[in-house]
Amino acid sequence: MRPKLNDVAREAGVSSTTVSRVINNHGYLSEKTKDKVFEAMKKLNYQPNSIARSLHGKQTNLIGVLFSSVSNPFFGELVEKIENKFFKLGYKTILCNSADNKEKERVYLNMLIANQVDGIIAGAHNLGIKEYEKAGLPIISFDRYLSDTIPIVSSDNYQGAVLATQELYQNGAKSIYLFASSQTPNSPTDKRRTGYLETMAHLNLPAHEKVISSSMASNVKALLIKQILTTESIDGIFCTDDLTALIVLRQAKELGLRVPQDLKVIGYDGTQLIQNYHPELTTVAQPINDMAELLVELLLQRIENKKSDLKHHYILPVKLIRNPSSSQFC
Amino acid sequence: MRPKLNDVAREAGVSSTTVSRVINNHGYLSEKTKDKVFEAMKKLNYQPNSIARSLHGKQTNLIGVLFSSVSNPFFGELVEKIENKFFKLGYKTILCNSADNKEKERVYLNMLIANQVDGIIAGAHNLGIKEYEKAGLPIISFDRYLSDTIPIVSSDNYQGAVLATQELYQNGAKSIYLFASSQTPNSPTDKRRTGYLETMAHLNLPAHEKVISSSMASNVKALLIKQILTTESIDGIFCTDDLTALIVLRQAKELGLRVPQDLKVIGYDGTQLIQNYHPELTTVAQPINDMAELLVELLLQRIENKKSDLKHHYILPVKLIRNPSSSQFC
DNA sequence: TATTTTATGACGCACGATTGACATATTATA
DNA sequence: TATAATATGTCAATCGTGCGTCATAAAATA
Repeated sequence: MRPKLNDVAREAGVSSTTVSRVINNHGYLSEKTKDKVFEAMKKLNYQPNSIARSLHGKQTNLIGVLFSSVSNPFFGELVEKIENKFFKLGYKTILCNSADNKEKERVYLNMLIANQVDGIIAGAHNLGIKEYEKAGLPIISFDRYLSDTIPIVSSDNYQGAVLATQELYQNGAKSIYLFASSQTPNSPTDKRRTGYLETMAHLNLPAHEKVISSSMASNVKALLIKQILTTESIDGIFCTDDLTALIVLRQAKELGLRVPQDLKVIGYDGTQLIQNYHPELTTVAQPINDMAELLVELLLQRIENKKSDLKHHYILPVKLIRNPSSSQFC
Repeated sequence: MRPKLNDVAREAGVSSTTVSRVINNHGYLSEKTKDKVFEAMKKLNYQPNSIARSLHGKQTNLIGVLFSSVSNPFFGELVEKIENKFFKLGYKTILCNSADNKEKERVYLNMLIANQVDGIIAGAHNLGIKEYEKAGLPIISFDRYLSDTIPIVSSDNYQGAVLATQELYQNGAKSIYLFASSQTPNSPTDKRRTGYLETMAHLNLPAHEKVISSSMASNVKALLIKQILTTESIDGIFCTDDLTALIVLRQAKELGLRVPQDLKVIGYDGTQLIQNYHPELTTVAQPINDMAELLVELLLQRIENKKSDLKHHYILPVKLIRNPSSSQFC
C-alpha cells in the first residue's frame, strides 16, 4: 500500500494537519517540523495522491490533447511541443488520437470530461460544434472553427498559399496545380486553396485542383499522382502538405521529369523532420513552436479566468523555406 | 457546475442509490427506472466523475506512457498504437516525453505515481533501476533492461543486425561499417552492434564502428557522415536507425557515390513513414504493431494480477524490407 | 395465504487530502 | 509582565461516488 498523509504524520511525529500544512505551505510552520516532515516523506517515498487532491480542490492539472494522429510528423511535433510546455507549467497531458473517427472523438471527449480535465486542446475536428460546447470546458481549437466562443490558433494558411504560388510563378512555372489533401470547407486546407485560387486569378493563370485525399494509402496516392503527371501538362505543383510533396518528387523522378527544370514542387508544413531530412524540398513552414506556445498560453488564460476575452482567431505568420543549395527547387 | 449523481437522481425522481445502481448495473433494477435514469443523465449531460470513482475504487484507468520523444517517427507510431489499444480497453494514456532528460523523467515518474496510474509503459530509460522499482507499480519496459522483475518487450535487435549485415555482404559489400546512434551498453543499439560485430567476425571481415550520436543536430550529423564517406573506404553501411540512413543516402548522392553500386546502405526501424515515403531504403523493420500489442497485453496482465509470472524478456522477430524495385539498394 | 423474489429508498462509511474553526502552547516583542 | 506573533494539535466537514446494511413494498411464486 502506498503511504498516505497519515503515515507521514506518524513517521514524523506530528499531526496530519501539520503534514498537510507543510505540503501546501499553509499557515505557520517552523523549520524544524518542516524538515521532519520532508524527511519522513522522503523516507516513506510519499507522493500526495493527486486524485484525492483534485476531488477536494478544483483543478486536476490534466489537459486533454485531441489530435487525429501523432504518427503524422506534423502533429507529432506539435503535440510534443504542447506536452512539453504544459509539463513545465505543472500540467499533465492526456493524449487522444481520434484517427479521424467521429465516434472515437466523441468517446474521447466524454472521457476527458469524466476525468475532469482542466481544459482541452482540440486538433481533431469531426464532431459538431455542439458536442464541444456542451463540454462546458475551456477549449482552444487548432486550425478549425468550432464555435464563436472557442478561440482558434492557426498559421496563416491563406498567406502561406499565396507565398507558395507566387514562388512557383516567380521561378518560371505557368501551369501551376494545387494538390490538396482534402476538400472540407472550414478546414485549413481550404484556406490554402483559397490563397492558391486567388493568387492564380491575380496572375491571370488558370487554376487546376486535384484532391489527393489524406485517407488514401500512400501507394495509391503515388499511383494517382503518377497518372496526373503523365496525363496533364504541369510545371508547378503546390502541395498542401509535405508528405504528398515527397511523393510527387519521387514520381517525377521515376518519370524522368527534372526538378526543378521541368517541374517545380512546393510543400506545406515544414516540420523539423522535413527540414532535417528533406532540405531539398521547398516548403511553407508553419511556426510549430509558436503555435504550441500560443495554444498553451491561451488555454491557461481560459482556465485561470473563464471570462477572459480572447480574440477569436489568432493567425501566426508562416515562413517560406527555400532549398538552401542555390535558389532552386529540389 | 457539472451535474452530479444527486442532480440526476432528482431529475429522474429516484434516489441517488438507484442512480448509482443503474450506472454500475448493480442489484435489482426495473427497465422503467433504468430508462428514467438514462434519460435524466442524457438530459443533464451527466458524466460520472471518474476522479471520485477512482478515489473510491482502486483503478484510475490511467496509464503512463513514457518515451523520449513522439516527434521521432518510430516512437510516434509506437505510441499511437499503444494509445489506441489502451483506448479500446477503456484506459486513458498520459503521454510523457522525457526528451532524454534524466530530471524530467524523474519528475514525470513521480507525477505518474501521484496520479495513481494503474501502470506504466517505460520507453525512456535514463533513470536508475531503483527509481522505477520504488514506484511499486506494474511496469513494462520497452527495449531496455530495468530490473529483474520488470519484463522487457523488444524486437530481435541482434538478429536484425545479423540480417542487415548479411544482406550487405550478400550484395557484394566487403568494407561494411556500422553507424550506431549511441554507445550505451544495455541499449538496443548495443545489441545491434553485437549482431554486426559477430556477423563480421563470422565473415572474416574487419569491423568498423562509427558513432553518429542521436543527440547531434542533423546538419552536424550530415557533416560528420560526409567526412567519413570521403576519408574512409566504404562500400556498405549498416545504420542503426533509418533517419541516419537517409542522411547517408543524401551525402552519398552529393559526393557522387552511386547507390547501390558504390555504396550499399541499410537502415533500421522500418516505420510506416519510411516504408511509405522512402521505399527505396532497405531496412530492418521492427514489428511496431506487435510490440505495442504485447506491451499493452503484458501490462494489463500485471495490473489485473500482480503476481502473474511473465517471462522477463519478450523478443519479437524483425523483418528485412528490401527495396521493392529489383533486389537493389536504393 | 405464506413465502420468496424483485425493486427501491434511506443512511452512513470509505476513499485521501484540504481547510477552517478552535484550542493551546511556546516564543518574541512591547 | 502583558500582549502579540508563531507554532502545533484536535475535530469535523467537504469533494463525488460506490457499496454494504436495513427497511419496505410490490409482484411473483409456492
